[in-house]
Amino acid sequence: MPYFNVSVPLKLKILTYHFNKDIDLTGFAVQVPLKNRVVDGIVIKKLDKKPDEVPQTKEIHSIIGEAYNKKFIEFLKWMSFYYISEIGSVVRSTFFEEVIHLIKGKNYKRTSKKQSLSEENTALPQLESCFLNNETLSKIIDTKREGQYKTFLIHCPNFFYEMKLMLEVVTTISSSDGTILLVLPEIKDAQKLFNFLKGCNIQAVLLHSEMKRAELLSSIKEIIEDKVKVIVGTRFAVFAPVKKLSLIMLAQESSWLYKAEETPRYHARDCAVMRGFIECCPVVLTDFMPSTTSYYNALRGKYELIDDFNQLKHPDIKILRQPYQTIFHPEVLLYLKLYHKEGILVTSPRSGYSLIRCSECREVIKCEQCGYSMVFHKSSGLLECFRCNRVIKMYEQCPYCMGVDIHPVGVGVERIIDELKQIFSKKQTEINEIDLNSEKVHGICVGQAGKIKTGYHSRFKGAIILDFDFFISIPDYRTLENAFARVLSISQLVKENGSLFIQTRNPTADIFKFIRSYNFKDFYLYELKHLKETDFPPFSRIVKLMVKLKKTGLKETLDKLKEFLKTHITGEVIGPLKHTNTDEFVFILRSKDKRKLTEDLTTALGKLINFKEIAIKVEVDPVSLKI
DNA sequence: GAATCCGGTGAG
DNA sequence: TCACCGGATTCC
Repeated sequence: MPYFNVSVPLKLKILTYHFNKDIDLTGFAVQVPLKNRVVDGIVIKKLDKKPDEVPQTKEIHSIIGEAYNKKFIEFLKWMSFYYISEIGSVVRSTFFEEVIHLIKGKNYKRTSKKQSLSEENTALPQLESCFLNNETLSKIIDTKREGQYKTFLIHCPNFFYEMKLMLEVVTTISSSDGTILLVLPEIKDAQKLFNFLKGCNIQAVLLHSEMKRAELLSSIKEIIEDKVKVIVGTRFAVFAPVKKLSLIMLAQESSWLYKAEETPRYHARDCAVMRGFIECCPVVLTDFMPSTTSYYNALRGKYELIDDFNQLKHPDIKILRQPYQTIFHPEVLLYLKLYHKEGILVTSPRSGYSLIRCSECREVIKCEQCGYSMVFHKSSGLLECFRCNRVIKMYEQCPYCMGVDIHPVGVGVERIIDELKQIFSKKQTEINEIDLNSEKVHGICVGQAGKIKTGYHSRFKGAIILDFDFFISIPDYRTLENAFARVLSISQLVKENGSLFIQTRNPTADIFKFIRSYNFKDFYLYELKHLKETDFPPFSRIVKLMVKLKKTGLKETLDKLKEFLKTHITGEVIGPLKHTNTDEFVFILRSKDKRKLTEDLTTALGKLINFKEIAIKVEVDPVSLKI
């Protein structure tokens, strides 16, 4: 009698069932008994005999129909292996529920032809006129024609270029065989590209997490009926149940938005590459600041690098020493006075007015709960902690030494605006906090550097990044690439003949050598050398374990757990570290032998079932080591 | 995800 | 003594 490994969309491993007909049901949705109810599941594999470890099997209740093809099942199995996650959780993060619903033929409310989604931002005016390297375009199209797996990493001059490339590829080949998948990190960008494609009469569907159920069902219906040529979506679109994929394009490949927040904590870029590999179709990753990891993959020949960064001219970058007494460097001040009419962007790493320091004990006021520096808001007289969201009234005296001279240090958006208003009179120029939705650029705009996204606002004459040191002082192994990316996202808002000023207390730091001249190649080599010396990814794999102690659990179980991990894992075991906001504990595992770490941890977690007093969540390739 | 198991609690 | 509970466990 044939047996079948079935996965149900629950946090549950494979279950084995028998069925009286000897047909291969792999990829079929089935109804199976579970405890004393009947649930929907998906057949992962056909077995010829019952596995020994399974005591007894129940019978498959009924067959719903074919849900996924074999390649997609392979993809799900890889996800489960790589992210050390129950296959059921993987199935749950796909569009399984929707697919089942549709093959069962249930009725669903049709969305009216008019999209309920806002269309105000439909226009991507610069896109049509945007320059594109035709060589790059034909390379992608030729590879797509060959129908083989291959990954390109395209270093684009800006985000528009990435969008333009998607658009051109789609308009050139959308009429050919197979479906093209376009993935973007942000919903609003996916929405815009989708609207734009619709405007060009290209048959496309949208997939993002804020769509209503009926809209999502309608998109999935078109996909499983093989009626669409193009899918535009955010990270979970990599699970689109497409019959035949012909090309995957993923923009902003370095974006941390591609990392899923729930288990399995997959990374959409890595999934896209694996999906392309399994489906035998090319994958195109683009970014204006590719991740060091992807660059490394290009260097070792895993991806083909196409460097289009210098296809467009970029603004000059000037590194200036942050003065001690004033906020602006004299050169910046002069620039502001000369060009404020043409629009200048001033950014600071933090909102609010400033931090507060006591001149007697030299302490910066920190949050009592989490130790994070608190931000002072002058207008409201409050101190705010951005990590744990605590708000308190501004102190009258230093809380540490009772000193009376506590004063602002560092610059926030509020303080910059204050300062600028003192320099310029109201008539001279307009000074505003940047409005991300507004297209108009004039006067001086002030914004928090971290919140300024690569947007659609037109271009500034110049931009100034204040207190850049904040970005390079974050203790993380990816700090420098993130800091460089920050500079680039701001430089994109500046006209090509404009200027970008960076104020720092340490202008001789290595990173500025690369930033100043947009020298990516040497930057990546510098970073990779450092990462190799310190055994960080891509030269090792890191796995974060989030451990929750159950009621019965004692602190000493953590020590026992650490011992257990140390004996079962070849590699480093760091922890336990107390998580600041939750009652969880964190272990960091790291090994140069990537595959072995995954395998070791898989077996270790299997044995940990005997550890009753803990619950563990696994995060493979965490985006940051921040606890 | 939900039925069931299990150990602790408290009213009678 | 047993009904009741909440958390842990298990599902093939």
